[in-house]
Amino acid sequence: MVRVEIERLIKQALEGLQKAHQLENFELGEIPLEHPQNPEHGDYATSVAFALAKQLGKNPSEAAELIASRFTPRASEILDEVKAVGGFVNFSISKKYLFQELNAVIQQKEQYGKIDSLKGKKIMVEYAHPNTHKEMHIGHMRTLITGEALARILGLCGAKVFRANYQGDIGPHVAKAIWGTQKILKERNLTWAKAEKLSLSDRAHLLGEGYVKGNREYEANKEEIDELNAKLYRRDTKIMSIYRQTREWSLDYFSAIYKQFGTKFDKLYFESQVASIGKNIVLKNIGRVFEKSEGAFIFDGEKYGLHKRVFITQDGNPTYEGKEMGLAFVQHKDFPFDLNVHVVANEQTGYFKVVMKALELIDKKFAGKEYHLPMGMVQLVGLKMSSRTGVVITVDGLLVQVQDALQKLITNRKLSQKEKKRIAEIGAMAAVKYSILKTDTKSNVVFDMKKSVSLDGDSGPYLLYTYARCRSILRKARNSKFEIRNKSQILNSKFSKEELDVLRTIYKFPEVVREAAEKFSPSIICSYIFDVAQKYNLFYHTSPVLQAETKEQKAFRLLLTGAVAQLIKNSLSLLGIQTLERM
RNA sequence: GUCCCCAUAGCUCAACGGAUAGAGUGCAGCCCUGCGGAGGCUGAAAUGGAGGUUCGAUUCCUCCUGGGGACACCA
Repeated sequence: MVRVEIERLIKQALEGLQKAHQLENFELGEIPLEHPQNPEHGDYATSVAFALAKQLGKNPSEAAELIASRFTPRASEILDEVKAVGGFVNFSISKKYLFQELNAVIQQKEQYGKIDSLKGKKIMVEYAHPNTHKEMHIGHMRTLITGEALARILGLCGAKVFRANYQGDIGPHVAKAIWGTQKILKERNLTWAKAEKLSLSDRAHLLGEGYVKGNREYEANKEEIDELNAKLYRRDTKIMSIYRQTREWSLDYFSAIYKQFGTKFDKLYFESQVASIGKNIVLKNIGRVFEKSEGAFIFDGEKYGLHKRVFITQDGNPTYEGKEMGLAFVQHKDFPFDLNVHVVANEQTGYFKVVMKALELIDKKFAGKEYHLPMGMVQLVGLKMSSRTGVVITVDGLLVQVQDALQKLITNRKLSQKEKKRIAEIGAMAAVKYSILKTDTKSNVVFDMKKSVSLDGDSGPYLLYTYARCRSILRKARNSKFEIRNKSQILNSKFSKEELDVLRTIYKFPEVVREAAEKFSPSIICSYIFDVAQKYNLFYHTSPVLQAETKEQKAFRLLLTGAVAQLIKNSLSLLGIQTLERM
């Protein structure tokens, strides 16, 4: 990785400086190393001189000069030039090295597993968590998309990843849904058996409607619904067959969606499976971690600057908090993780703080190993998406709309219906996933229906288009040989600004992936790959590839095209987005 | 009321404490009879307010203002 090499060289130079000047109080902290905004300032720049100026007894400019003078660019094949400018030390990477990195990208030689903080680490990524008997809404979709991207990025960087999904299949929402659905069936002169014959998505949406009804009419029918809930918890045989049946409707429906989104979970966890385990753990730790209060069992987080939460209700049922205690142990037994990343909405931040504190007090092995990655909300015209309010855009409903919009754009293409369908499906997924992932995880995403359908600018389809354009050129060039016969001739030729801009972007890929992994931030990959595509398109418009002036030039431009195509494919694949050869 | 998060062009987003705060979209003007026009170029346009720390603050600290969220038997 270029960054690592440069860091090493700077460290060497500074140590040399320290010896030469016999500096006593010479402290080397983290070396700041950035990509200058202005490309004229080189590929990397460091501002160490500002920090070291005092210790060197010089002003920053002089200090930078001194540091720069310690470099002998020729000693390494990486650097072309090291220059001190206004206190900064700027580094330009040699064309030869850029070229080498380009080949590494094409051949996928880079070892991402070098990241010490991740190599061999067991990381559980827990995401999606829709609740059965309810709709899967856009908020769930965001965690599904983000969690999957994260799992892929961490996996590439050497972590051992376990994909987990924790789903609420027991609790008041289930009682409400079953109660409400029963009412709806009666209204429509249907039975459970007849409903079974509906399509998968109709069954799932029927339940979703039932939940909304049950929730809306809860206050008026409190006793009835609460009784149903109690029956569910004690696994009353009268209700169990309907419970199992409806639970399966949801789960089948969810797994179809997971498949559509390209996610395969290593294990599905259910609240019903951890409820009694969690309850027992809480009961075992009364006095030590939990206490009784007003008939319920609570954890008093106020002792730790948090707040109090109920873990077991007065009725004796474990709450979400109580169940989480069971979940943690079950998960750890399945996969003794070094880190468990819960990809969950940021409104749960307070909840997780309390739960993690309680867990840590129960068993030290969880200390520092449970992590909540807070997700911003997905908003639609300023409304919080909630299945409680009934204002729901379902995941499959959204996808259909985006697919239709894409379908319209390609009606005039000379492609088979089958291919058009495939383009609409992959394109819609790219549009949705990219628009979700490009925003930083903790920020809210405004999912504007019209804009999500728009295909201009910083979008998934733009990237797919750029990829297809590259592939088209490469297909046409296949007959003409373009392997580099005379490498030195290419290196000695003068690159255009546009060519160089592409070349000077490609080498960053490994460090971008590393940063995305370390920060749990797929959006870093989004902005990088958009930058690559933009630079390539600029190059494309100024530099003919197939009609290049010389053989060497054509070979080089084809190489750039191939590298960009590979890079887009690899990046999108990390985001869980498939590419298209033509669209 | 207590605690947490957020505040950057009209809008949606970038910017490890560093150089002239970048993109997309929208707007104004233009280019492309080219390997794929789902493209490209030019322009106008922004750090909510007041202090502080620092050689240097969009970034860190304090206060204010304005949004969002959490705070006992939901998940």
